[in-house]
Amino acid sequence: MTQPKSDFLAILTDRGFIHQSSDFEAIDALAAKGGLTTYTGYDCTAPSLHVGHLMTIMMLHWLQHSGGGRPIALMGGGTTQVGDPSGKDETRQLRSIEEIDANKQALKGVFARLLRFGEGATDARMVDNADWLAPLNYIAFLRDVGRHFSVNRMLSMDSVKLRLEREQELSFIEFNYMLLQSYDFVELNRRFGCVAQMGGSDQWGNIVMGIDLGRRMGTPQLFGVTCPLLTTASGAKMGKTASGAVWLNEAQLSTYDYWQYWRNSEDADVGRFLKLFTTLPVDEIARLAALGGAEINEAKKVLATEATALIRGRDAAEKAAETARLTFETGTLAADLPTYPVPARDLDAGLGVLGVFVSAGLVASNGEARRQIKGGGLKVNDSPITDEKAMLTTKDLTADGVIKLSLGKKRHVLLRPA
RNA sequence: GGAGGGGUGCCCGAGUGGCUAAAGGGGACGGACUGUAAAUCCGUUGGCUUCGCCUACGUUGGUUCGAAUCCAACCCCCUCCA
Repeated sequence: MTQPKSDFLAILTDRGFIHQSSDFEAIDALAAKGGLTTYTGYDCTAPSLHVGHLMTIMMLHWLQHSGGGRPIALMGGGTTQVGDPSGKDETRQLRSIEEIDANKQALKGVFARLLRFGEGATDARMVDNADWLAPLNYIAFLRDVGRHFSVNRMLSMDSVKLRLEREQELSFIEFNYMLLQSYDFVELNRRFGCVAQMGGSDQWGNIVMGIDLGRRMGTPQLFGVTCPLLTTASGAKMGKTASGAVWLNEAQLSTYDYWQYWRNSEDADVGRFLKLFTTLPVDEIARLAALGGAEINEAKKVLATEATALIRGRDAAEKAAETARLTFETGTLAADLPTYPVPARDLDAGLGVLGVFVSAGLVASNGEARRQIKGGGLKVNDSPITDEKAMLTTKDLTADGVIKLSLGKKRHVLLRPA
C-alpha cells in the first residue's frame, strides 16, 4: 500500500483503523479533495452504545477533523425493527417500536462529544433510516430494490452462511436486513451525496451489497471501508467485563468504571488502544507504548484518562483518575467511588451483610455473597468479612460517613446513608 | 408426507432408573504471585430463612418407593427420501 495522499486515510492507516477497503486510491483521492461524505450506521438495540462502536465513531471523528469530508451518523430506527444477523449466532429478539425509539434518543448524546454537528458543508449530520424505511411500500420495494438482489449471492454471504452451517435458524425478516442496509446507502447518496460507508469488518458483506445496489440503481460509484474487529491481546472479545458491556453512556456505566476498564488493559494492547481510542499524536503514543515493565502502568493511566476524556469529558476523566489514585495508590478513601444510598434508619436497625452486597450490585445473589466470603473476596472498609451473618450498622461508618464495600481488589462501592 | 438422528447448567459436552445440583472442558468470579497486566497455581461457579428445603436436563402427562435416564403425546432442530 502506498502512502495515502489524503490526511484522512493517512491518519486511519497510521492508527490501525483500516481492515479492508473497496478502492483505496479512489477513496484517497476523494478525501484529499474533502469530498468524502461518509456514513456509519448504529442499530438501536440498547440504551447506550458500547466500546465496540467506538472505532467507527472515531473514524467519523477523524474524517471531520482531517477535512476529508462530511460525517453522517445513521441511527437505525428502521433497521433495528428488522435485526441484523451479521455476526450473530442466534435470531435477534424483536424489539418493540417504543423500546427502539427510547434507545435511539439515548444513543445520540455521545456523538456530540466527537463530532461537530450543523448544516454547513463539513458539519456532521445525524439521520434516522426509519424516515425512509418505515413508509416503504412492500410491492414497490420489491420491484425497485428487491429485483437487484440475487438470493444465490446472498446465500454465499458470510453472515448467512454462518447461520446455515451452524444449523441455526435464519428467519426471513433477518434475511431482508441486508436489502435494507443496502438501500440505506443508496438513499443517503440521493439525499446527502454520501459516497462511502464505514463499519466493522463483520459489515463488509452488507457494505459491498450496498455498493452493488448503488451501481444498479444509478448512483455514482460508492465505496466502503471496514475496521478490524477488536480482540484483546489474549484473544478475548473487547468490551466485556464482569458486569457486562462497557457502555459509553454514564447512565449504564459510571465514569469511574469506564476509566477502570481502560486502566486494566493488557500490556500488549496499550499502544494499539492509544492509537484507536485517544487523539494523542502517534509519536507521543510510540513513546508511551515503548515503556517496559511496571512503567507501562503510566501509559495505561494516560490511556484511561484520555479515552475517558473523549467520551465523558476531561473533568470527569481527571476525577476518575484521582479517585483511582486515592483508592489504589494511597489506599485512602475516595469519595467519588460509585455510591449506593441506604436509608439512614435501615442502617440504624442494622443491615445483613449478604443483602447489602447484593443490593449494591457487587454480587448477584446471597449465595454468591456467601461463596465470595468463603474465598475471602468481600471486604467492608478494607477488612475481609469472615462471618456471613454479620450486620452493618452506624458503627461501621468511617470518618467520612460512608461504608466501603469491596469485591476483590478492584471493585468498590460506597454505602452512603441518605 | 415417510425414515432416521437430536434438544442437558452462561457456552461446548458426558451421562441410559437410585451413589446426579448432574463428569470433563471453556468462559466468568475470588485467592496466591505481580505492576490495578499477562502467564501460572489454588478455589468457586442454580436459589433460599443453608446440618435442611426449593427449583432444574425441550413441553405436558404417565410408569416407579425413586426418572435427565423408561413410556405416551406434543413442540422445535438436523439428515436422507417423496
